Amino acid sequence: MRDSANSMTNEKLRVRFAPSPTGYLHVGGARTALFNWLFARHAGGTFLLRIEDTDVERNRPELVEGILADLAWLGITWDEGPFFQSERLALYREAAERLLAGGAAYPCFCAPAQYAGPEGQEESEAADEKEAKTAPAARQVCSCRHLAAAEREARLRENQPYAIRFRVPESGVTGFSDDVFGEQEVANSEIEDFVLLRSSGLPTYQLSVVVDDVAMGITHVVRGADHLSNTPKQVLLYGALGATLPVFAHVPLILGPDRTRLSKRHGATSVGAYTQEGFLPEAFRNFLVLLGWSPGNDAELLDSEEMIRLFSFASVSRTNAVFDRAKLEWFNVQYLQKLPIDRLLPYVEAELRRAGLWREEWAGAERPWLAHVVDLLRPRARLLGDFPTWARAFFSDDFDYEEAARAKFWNDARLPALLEKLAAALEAASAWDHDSCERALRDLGAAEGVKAALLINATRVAIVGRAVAPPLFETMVVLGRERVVTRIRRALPAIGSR
RNA sequence: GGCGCCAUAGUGCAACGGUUAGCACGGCAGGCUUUCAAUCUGCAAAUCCGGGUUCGAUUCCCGGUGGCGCUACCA
Repeated sequence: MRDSANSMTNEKLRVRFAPSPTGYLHVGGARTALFNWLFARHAGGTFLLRIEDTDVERNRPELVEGILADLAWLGITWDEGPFFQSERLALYREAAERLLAGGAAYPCFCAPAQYAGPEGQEESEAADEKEAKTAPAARQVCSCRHLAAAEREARLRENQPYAIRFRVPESGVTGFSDDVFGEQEVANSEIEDFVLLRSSGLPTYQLSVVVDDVAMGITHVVRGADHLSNTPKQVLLYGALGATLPVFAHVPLILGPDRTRLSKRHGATSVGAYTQEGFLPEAFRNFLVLLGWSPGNDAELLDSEEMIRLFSFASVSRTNAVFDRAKLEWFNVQYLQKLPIDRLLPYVEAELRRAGLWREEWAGAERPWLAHVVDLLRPRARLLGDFPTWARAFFSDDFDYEEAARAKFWNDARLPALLEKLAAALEAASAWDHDSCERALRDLGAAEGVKAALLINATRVAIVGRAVAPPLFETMVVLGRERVVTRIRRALPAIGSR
């Protein structure tokens, strides 16, 4: 039953991605959005966006724009929305009141429990054991559930603040169908009477998510597996609201290298951090889609058309995946090498501008030169950020000599004298192209009785500052005679001082 | 603690009762080269443990162990 509603066009199929603006778009959220999008596009359904901003305390409206931008960066487009739950509060309130009136919910006058927070759970072992002995019942039944009608009315009349809790059946089981995890079932006795509407009048997630999914006609709820355990509560709500149950598809979580939930401790966890670092969106998307899904064979490099064509929840894994930065970089290299130069150039331009290295002539007359240089550099580039950093010497005369490169290639005492002669030879060369540069250098090597590699490697460090760089003679041509000669002479003191 | 979910090399995925358990990243070792973070070749590396079912289990069932999730008037 894990393949329901895929493979055929279904205009009634509706899915949504519903981030909450309490932070930046997380890589886990990005993958959930991606799966939603692929599923919708595959089936010809509708994909909509909903901002779940009902937590006034933690909500940060200014983050919404960034989330939308990150989704767009990934190539994820939505058909409807974004809708904001903060603009739909009346709806949730009505639903809660309706459930209250019908007896499916009841007012709870208890004070809100104080949430300990994640750190509060990491208590000492002694405290842990102590708690184990006096472990509370699986289900804490609030006494408000059994309040006599008269007392309830009295408290209401006194305007005592209250939250609205759902009255969970005391017996029976609640089940639902999940396209990834299969049929799920849990005893109602395991579900506590959860809050629908806070005493502040704002809805909890459990309420707003169901009310909106019903109102928006969501047919497939695709979200992280961290919601799996809470789904029975929502199933109960669908029933109480008289709504048709959607199909669920919970996708496994993305973990850090230590197999704990991905968090700030693991370094970059937001999509924005990867755009900043210079990853290509198609590479990031390709990496992401393979975390928990596979096309069914060993293919790994997939463009979005292939992903859409092949995607299905039947082939989504139930196992949490570890985010592997090294493999992400490998994907980036793959895409970086294949990207048409016309598409690569704007990215490089943005990087250079950001680094303050951009020169306007590269937008005009020297555009071909820039294209040539970028093509020369790209076989060794891993990230877009490599252009202004690792390849800085190609765009600026202001660069330094990498220490490892100096140690490796500037350790021959004859070098200063040799390079001085090389500079002179290059200055006197009849032409300035690959072959004449090579001839000047090799002839010098032969005349002086040293291997060409000694001169080549030392010169490379002198003119670009790095041990790893494009082939020397092409580099010389691109930089130009004057610059090359100047840089060689400028490096002489530094070489001699080693 | 309770409940739920999951379990193939270090990592991501294949193998959906029968393969010498496959691919990729990473690692290691070589080749090539003018440097290598390019490229080519090779190598090491896995079915969590224990019971079943079966002619045959990575695959199905049960138990254990481990990991993760939920257990908020967060989402």
